Amino acid sequence: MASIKDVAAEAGVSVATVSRALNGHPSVSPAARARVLAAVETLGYRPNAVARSLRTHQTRTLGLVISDVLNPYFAELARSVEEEARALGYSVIIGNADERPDLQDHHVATLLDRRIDGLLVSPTDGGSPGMLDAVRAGTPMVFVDRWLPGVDVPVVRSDGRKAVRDLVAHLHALGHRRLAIIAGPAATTTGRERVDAFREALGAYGLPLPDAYIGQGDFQAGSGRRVTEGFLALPEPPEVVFAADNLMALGALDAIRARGLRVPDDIALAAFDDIRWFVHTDPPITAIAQSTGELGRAAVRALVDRIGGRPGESVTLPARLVPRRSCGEPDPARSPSPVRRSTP
Amino acid sequence: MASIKDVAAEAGVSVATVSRALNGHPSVSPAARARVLAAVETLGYRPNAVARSLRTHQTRTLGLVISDVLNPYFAELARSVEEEARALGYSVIIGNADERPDLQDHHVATLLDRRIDGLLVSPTDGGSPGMLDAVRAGTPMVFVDRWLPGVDVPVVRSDGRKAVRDLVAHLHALGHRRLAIIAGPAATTTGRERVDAFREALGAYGLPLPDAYIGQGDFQAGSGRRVTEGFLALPEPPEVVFAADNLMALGALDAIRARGLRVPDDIALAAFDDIRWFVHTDPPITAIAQSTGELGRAAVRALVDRIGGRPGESVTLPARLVPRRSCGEPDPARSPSPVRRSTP
DNA sequence: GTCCCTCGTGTAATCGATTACACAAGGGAT
DNA sequence: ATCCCTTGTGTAATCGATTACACGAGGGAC
Repeated sequence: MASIKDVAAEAGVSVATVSRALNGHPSVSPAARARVLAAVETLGYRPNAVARSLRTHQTRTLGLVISDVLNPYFAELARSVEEEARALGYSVIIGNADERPDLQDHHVATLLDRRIDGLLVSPTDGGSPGMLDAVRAGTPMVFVDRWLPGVDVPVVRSDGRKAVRDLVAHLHALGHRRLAIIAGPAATTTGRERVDAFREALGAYGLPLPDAYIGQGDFQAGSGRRVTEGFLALPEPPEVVFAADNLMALGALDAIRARGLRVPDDIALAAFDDIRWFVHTDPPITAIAQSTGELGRAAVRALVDRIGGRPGESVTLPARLVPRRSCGEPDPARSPSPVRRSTP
Repeated sequence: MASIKDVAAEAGVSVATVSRALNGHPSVSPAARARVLAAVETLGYRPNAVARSLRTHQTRTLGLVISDVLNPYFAELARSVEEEARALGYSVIIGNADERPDLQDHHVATLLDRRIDGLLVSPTDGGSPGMLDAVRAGTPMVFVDRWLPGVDVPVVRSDGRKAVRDLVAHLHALGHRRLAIIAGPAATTTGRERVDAFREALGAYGLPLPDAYIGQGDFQAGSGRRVTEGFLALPEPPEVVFAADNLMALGALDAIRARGLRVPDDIALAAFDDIRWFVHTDPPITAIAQSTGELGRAAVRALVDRIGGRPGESVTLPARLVPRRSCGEPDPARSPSPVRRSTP
């Protein structure tokens, strides 16, 4: 593979001139520039990003550590992050932590070893050692979706509080009184917050949230199934199951179906995070939708600000309720065409 | 950030000794090794992968260029690729080409600039210039899922021919005679092959595949919707729609629903690529499942072989039919419990 | 003509690692 | 005692770029 020296030889100039010509430095004569460009063309030269990074101390690369690419929510997040990063001249390296703190640390360490310019993290857990080291070391960082309380890093996330209140209002209006939740890991902010918001919203209607109606999940389908089986085995099973993410809702659906029960007649179901398939499940599933794309883009902008030495602002976007049939027939007077309404 | 020089100073040895100690070189005295390790510990030193790569000419990084992370099939592929690569000591950088040749070229170029050790590609299109250059330049490469005919690169893929025959047999047994397909882009091998396999299987039953029953899609949901709308507007609409990937099946479902029709009573639906949601759609969707995880792992192994100078073998894995209710009730004698049967 | 400034270019240091080569010390064989 | 070999270590070259600094040529002001 041709190096800058080869180009210099081919063009009959020094490597400095080649570098200057290629980087748009002003003081290069048109003649020299032309010869460099011609040499680049004939040799098919492409600058070695590794060498450049070593010298300039920047890689123009961002790291993104998420907890599960198989979760459509994170896949969409990853996609929008890459898109915005590309627009700003950065590449993105994705690390999939699989909700495992050790894997998260592995990816953070690997990314740091590669001297990425900045790190976007959706922390899996209360804060793995490697991540905290990275913060302490001053790596430009932004939390996205989830965050670590007490750590001084900008946070870009959705606030589902309002949407959860809307959901509970919706459920209450449909006559449901015994509501249960499949929570995410308590160590994650989204895991805790969604439970808190749910409890708070229930409180506004004078409804309790007994411990038996709080199932501990891990954002994976398997846990949704197990927790739901537990709910269904209760002497007084809940009338509604609210899954804190879409994969646990999938697991809940598995469990309900295995029991031979029907949604929403026997039990209602709702989920945090909307995905396109929810329109076509049996029945269509009521969900709380985040502006995932905007989240990813805002996170990248905040991170690039930090990298550039600017403060990098935290952003909180609203989430919204998308009612469908999984909680019971919506009031026909207010939504004459549920089909229409549930299509984003 | 501490460099190898700092470690050398702290340990009172030369940089060479530090490097040797850290790389397990035999001739380092236990005393020196201990002091180096201690210095590494106190300074929190981590080797700079950029510098190491420049010197050693290897990055221990693989590139993976896929056409759409939002497609659960590719998300799963990406995940298994990363997993196997990690097990072999490699990192993976994913490039999302979004079915766009220009984006594919952008990612190939960026990855090459970063001097990745090898490239895994699921080519979007008949062969974008940058990709062919990469092949010509001798970059270790392996095609996964899709490939470019006539290009001398190992291919790791599924062969759906047998499964498609099974599907057509299944459809025929259910009494369907007018079968249509939503094809993928003709420039992709999977796009062409699935149509060919379908046509061939139909031929075995003496069924035609008229042009009007071949809709041109692009593996995205939108195209599935448009093509299906076209099918439904035909004077004699098909009895079955077979979507060449899961996203186009989603679009087809959208279109069918918008028309107020029902699956499978009014029209049957099947898809290539199985995803977990297909169990819970209304109705559950008959699909052809690939061993996606095994595909990704085999591809990484082949690529690492190539990088190591070994040949790197092509692999073809079988796909299998997973019948569900979207094509009509399966024969109750043979599958008394469709619920059971459709759960993988 | 002299001085000085600008412009274009080249030389060489530098980034942080790896590694060929040189070399000193110590031990065993003779 | 001498020679040689092994072992451990250091010096310095190297990877491929960027960039500070030096320098020569040319032009304008006086």
